[in-house]
Amino acid sequence: MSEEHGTPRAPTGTHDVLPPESARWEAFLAGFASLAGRYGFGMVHTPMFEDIRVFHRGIGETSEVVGKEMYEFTDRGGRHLALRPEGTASIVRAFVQHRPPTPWRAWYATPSFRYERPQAGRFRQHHQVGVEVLGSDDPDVDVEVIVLAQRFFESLGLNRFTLSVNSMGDPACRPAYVESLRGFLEGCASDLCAEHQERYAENPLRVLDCKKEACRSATEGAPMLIGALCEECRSHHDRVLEGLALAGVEVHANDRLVRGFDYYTRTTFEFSSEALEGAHNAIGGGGRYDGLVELLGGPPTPGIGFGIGIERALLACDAEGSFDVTPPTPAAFVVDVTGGEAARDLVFRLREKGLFVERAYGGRSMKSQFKAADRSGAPVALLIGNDELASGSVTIRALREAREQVTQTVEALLDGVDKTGAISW
RNA sequence: GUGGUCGUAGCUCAGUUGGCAGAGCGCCGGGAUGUGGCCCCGGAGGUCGCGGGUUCGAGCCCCGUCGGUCACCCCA
Repeated sequence: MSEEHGTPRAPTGTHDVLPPESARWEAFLAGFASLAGRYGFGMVHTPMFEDIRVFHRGIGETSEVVGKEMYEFTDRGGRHLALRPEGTASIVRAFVQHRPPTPWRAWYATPSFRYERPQAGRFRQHHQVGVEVLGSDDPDVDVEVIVLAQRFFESLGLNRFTLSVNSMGDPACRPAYVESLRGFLEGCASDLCAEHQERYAENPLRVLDCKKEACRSATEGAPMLIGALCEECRSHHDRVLEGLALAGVEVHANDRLVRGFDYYTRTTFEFSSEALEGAHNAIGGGGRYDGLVELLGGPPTPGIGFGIGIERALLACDAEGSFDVTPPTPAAFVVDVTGGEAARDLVFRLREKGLFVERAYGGRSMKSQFKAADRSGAPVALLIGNDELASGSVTIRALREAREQVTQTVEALLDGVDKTGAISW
């Protein structure tokens, strides 16, 4: 129950994933791997901790995540490190270090760590799958990346989610816009929510994303970045929207979408589930980060990517009653009441033939072994009693259909194993 | 970091004005000679989260603490 008993438990905000739930995780990961593979992405593994500067420089000092939520530590050699709070910065660091040919398309699956108070859909260790494309600023790449995420959510059986898309501009147009927005906010500062009356100047864009009614109505007439884009950003954005329309992806234009990391430029997007209650309905998000590679010491290289929260996406599946994955059931369950040596041999030979087979251990009673056989979900029990042992045979008994049981030789049984991994008899 | 709420068996939870710690499910064994599910019988399994206090007596009342959970903030 508690640590007072001296029994350790998983740290606050972390959790174990056991069967049968882990079967969903396996399927989730396999599905993402397969889809990403079809889009030309190769899997990349990077360390779960990095030189802390990777995140300071990459994600930005002013972001909440870097400012107060990182798991930081100093190792025995005095190195200042941090557990990764998100996926992109590490991939970009690896890109800068190895300089693979571009465009470089990487996908990943990894835990992320943030020191926050846990609640529904929020953990200190959560897991993400994601992709990054480095080395192309072609808007078609933005489209492919977004469509990939869209198709993945669809493959999970999700229906009730929305894709929001916005543009964050670039260094050519955003600074001037931010100044004009700051000016606008100064004029109505007293109408903003309590927090933003104090803080609007630090990051004016965030005020647009504030959910408080005060900020909502105060900024009703505020200038929007989307209307202040430079020519290049404008046409990039149009081309992205055009590509998404062509792909049949429904887009919810959201002028106020502002994402948490400082590195985003131009395209930003977010997938939110309407099936999830509360504020934690963001199941995935990402965007373009054309200046990030340089920030981490590489040559000017555009990039774009997204991350999908596995726990959140699975919660959305729960809420929609989709993606119900159950662990595989054995093809057969061996019941041996002659001491277990025959079971040991038979199970071994069936597995060598590629079958998923289970058995009981410890010389339990026949009744209890049949009970276990039934619970295993196997379609048949393979019974070895004294008669079978003496004649080198096994009795095949159907557990899930009405069918007369038959006894045949072990050799005949092995010959009857078909290519689908089932016992045929 | 701030607040609400809940901690009793592996799980879900009862537990009366303070009076011998319970149920269902699960697990193990058995129910006329070698057959699962349904049914019946039996069994194992608890520092009642932890520490202190009040009391003849605390799962129950009081204080503290730890943990879970939900919400704010922020995010996936």
